[in-house]
Amino acid sequence: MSANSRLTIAAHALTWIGLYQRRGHEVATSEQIATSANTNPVVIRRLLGELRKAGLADSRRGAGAGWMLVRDLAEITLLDVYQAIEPGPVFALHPATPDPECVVGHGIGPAMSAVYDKVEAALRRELARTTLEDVLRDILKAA
Amino acid sequence: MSANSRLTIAAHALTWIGLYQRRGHEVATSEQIATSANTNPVVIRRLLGELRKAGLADSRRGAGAGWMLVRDLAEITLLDVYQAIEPGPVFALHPATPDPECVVGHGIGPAMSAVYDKVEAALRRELARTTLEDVLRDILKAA
DNA sequence: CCCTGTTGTAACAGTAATCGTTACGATGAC
DNA sequence: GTCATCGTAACGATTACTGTTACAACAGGG
Repeated sequence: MSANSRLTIAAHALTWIGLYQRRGHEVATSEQIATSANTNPVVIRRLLGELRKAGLADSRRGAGAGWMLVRDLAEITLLDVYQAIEPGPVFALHPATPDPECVVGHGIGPAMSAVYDKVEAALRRELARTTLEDVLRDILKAA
Repeated sequence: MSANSRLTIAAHALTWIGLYQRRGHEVATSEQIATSANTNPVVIRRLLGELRKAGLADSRRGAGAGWMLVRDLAEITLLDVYQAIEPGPVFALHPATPDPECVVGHGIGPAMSAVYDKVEAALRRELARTTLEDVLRDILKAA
């Protein structure tokens, strides 16, 4: 599977805005963020648009436009970001319904679903343990 | 992301073989398993081929050919199956290297990697808690 | 020795998601 | 009115998964 970097880029964008604002600027442009993340401004705008819907970021239009945080970095967990970009489930059941006449075919869906739910819960629990403030601290410590 | 059902199908195949063998048969054919999983025999053979490399299954060729388990269902965890089919990482870093001149661009890779490692570890820990015997028990209990 | 059923594997099409890119209208401070 | 930026549609390239067809390799039974 071509692993997806959406969470990485989204965290990058928010962290960048947070640091930029702490240095006294009001808003950050998608152009600036894209330069730091080495991607295209549209990719940043698309992602920040989803983060805005989730209440994590906001934007101003017109001249002097750009992006800002709604909450402080310390109050945004990676789980918040993960849920904002609504990734599909990590695992899927059968593409086509298995044979219901077969014991295994009939019962394996619910059985695997229960496991997958627990796995996703563990994944979310782990993402919730890190805030963007933690990420920024790591970044500045390494610099 | 188009979630992938490889783990589901692999677990289905192994569980099916396990139950079939307990009922007194020596080997199961990819055709039989494919019928239960409602997919194509080649899909099953491809997956079982990977599971054989990992030492979880084996096959016989020629007439009276088919697939069998190498270990008992109770000694195969979903983590074993997961690792056997070698899924790519759940999360990826930036597709293109971020700007190393930027503090955030320079430090965010290692910071996110550390988090992703912990998340994957949690995911694996959770998968390791369930054996195919557990899955089969759930299936038979629901029937 | 031939027949037969099954595995092993290559090859290809269809689907879907991500990523990058171009293009252009909408907005709002100056 | 100008201009920088957002908002968003549209397209192509890439990648992975899934299903399918095709066929050679194999090995047991007659």
